[in-house]
Amino acid sequence: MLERKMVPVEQIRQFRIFRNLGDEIVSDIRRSAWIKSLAADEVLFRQNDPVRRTYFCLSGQVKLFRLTRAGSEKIFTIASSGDSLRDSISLKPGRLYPLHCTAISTSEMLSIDPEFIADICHRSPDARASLIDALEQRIDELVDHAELLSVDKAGFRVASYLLNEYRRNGNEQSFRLGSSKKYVASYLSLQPETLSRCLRHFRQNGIASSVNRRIEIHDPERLEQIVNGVDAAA
Amino acid sequence: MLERKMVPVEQIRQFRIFRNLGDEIVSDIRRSAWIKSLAADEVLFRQNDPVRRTYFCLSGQVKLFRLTRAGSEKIFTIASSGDSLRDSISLKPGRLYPLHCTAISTSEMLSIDPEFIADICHRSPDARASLIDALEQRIDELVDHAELLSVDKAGFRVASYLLNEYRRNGNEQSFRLGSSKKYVASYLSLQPETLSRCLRHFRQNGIASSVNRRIEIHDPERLEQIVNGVDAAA
DNA sequence: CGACCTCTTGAACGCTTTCAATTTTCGTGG
DNA sequence: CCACGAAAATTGAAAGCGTTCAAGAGGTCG
Repeated sequence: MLERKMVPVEQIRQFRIFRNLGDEIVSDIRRSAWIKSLAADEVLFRQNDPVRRTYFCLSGQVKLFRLTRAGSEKIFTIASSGDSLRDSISLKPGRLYPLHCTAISTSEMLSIDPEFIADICHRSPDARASLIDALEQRIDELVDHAELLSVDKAGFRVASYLLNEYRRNGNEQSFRLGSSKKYVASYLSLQPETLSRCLRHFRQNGIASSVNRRIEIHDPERLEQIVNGVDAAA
Repeated sequence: MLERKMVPVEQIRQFRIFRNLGDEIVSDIRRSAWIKSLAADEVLFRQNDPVRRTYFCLSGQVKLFRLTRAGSEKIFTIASSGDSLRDSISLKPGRLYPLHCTAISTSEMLSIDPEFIADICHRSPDARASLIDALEQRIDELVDHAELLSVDKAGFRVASYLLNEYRRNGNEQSFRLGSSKKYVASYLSLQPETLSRCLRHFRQNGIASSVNRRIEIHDPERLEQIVNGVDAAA
């Protein structure tokens, strides 16, 4: 279950929090950290469980979600290789995981004792600035997410999402979705059927089209107009 | 505009981040901080402005919100006396305010240089633990908020909100809303009419009733069943 | 190549929004 | 202290839109 192989230094330093740490601290991490391998659908942690480990995604993909009263999943984040699970940080003991986490595909997670993260924070001013910065960014992300969900028109949500992904991919006309449409729909708190109909509508209006996970943005300006409410074609 | 009167020590120590600080640091704060007085509807800061000051509410009430494409407000937080505006923290320079902030009523805000907050963080392990804890709690709040908005049934959202307030007030049958129903509706991303109809429905079913801002919870268990999806009377 | 899951499409229903009008509440000034 | 006016809250009716249910097409992985 717990593989005790030493984690390569580059693997550790890829995460901002650890990037500028001295060799001594990195050695300490390598001695106390381990890699947690996950099969698809394997649970990493459960919502409301006490935070025992802090995780960083080395490979694969995991989903962070809550369960609805109907038993379905509401996706909050899809984390891939290189992403820190900021929701698994706890400096003071006692925090509970705010979300469930399960592997989507075979994955490897860097697993660190939260107390060790706290220790690093106390030893390195740079690490503590990075940590606080990461938390602030997470707050900004969640505010954006809540704003997205506060709009009742499905077309607006989808347009916002596509525009975001478009920009995140360097304004490339073509890009791939980070996950299946099912998960995208859940992230947007829409039914898969509704997402499908929105994409069809965008295709019919020459705004954007999709083939499987590949998205083509044909008219970014129109997309922006929809998001800003200028264009009613939502 | 900027009143340079010295801030009383108790006023500063009421906030967790400053509570266990040494007298020396508190003196430093008193010399560099000031009180910003706001009239009703006066703007404290705007979304996407660079973070220049970090604020703590000493008296009155402010709203943190975004504007929709329709020009209306989406409320994220109502902050009252004793609340820290955690969205105005910035350790590294360069963060932008994620939300607009405007006074609802005449208010006084403790105004501190964000660099000074950073300085405190580096000097006091306790303060830095409190700060990170505050940010983690803000993340948990926002996850809860996003979950609330992901439910499409208005009755569920209102029931969740009432149950939350009920518990926050120590399970007292009767309590007052922290703000007007207009703002509560906006927080729930519902139209005021929809909130009104939900409350009427709850009154007619003996679950809860409201007179102005005063709420009476008649059947907390029923409320919980609605939130958990057992009871369909939403 | 087949089983399973994802995605798509159609149609009907239910619920929130929207628009409009009335009542109530609350703050300000007389 | 009461009166007035503006904003908030409530109620009704109609319309728009996402959900739900059902079925079929397409893709993926063993």
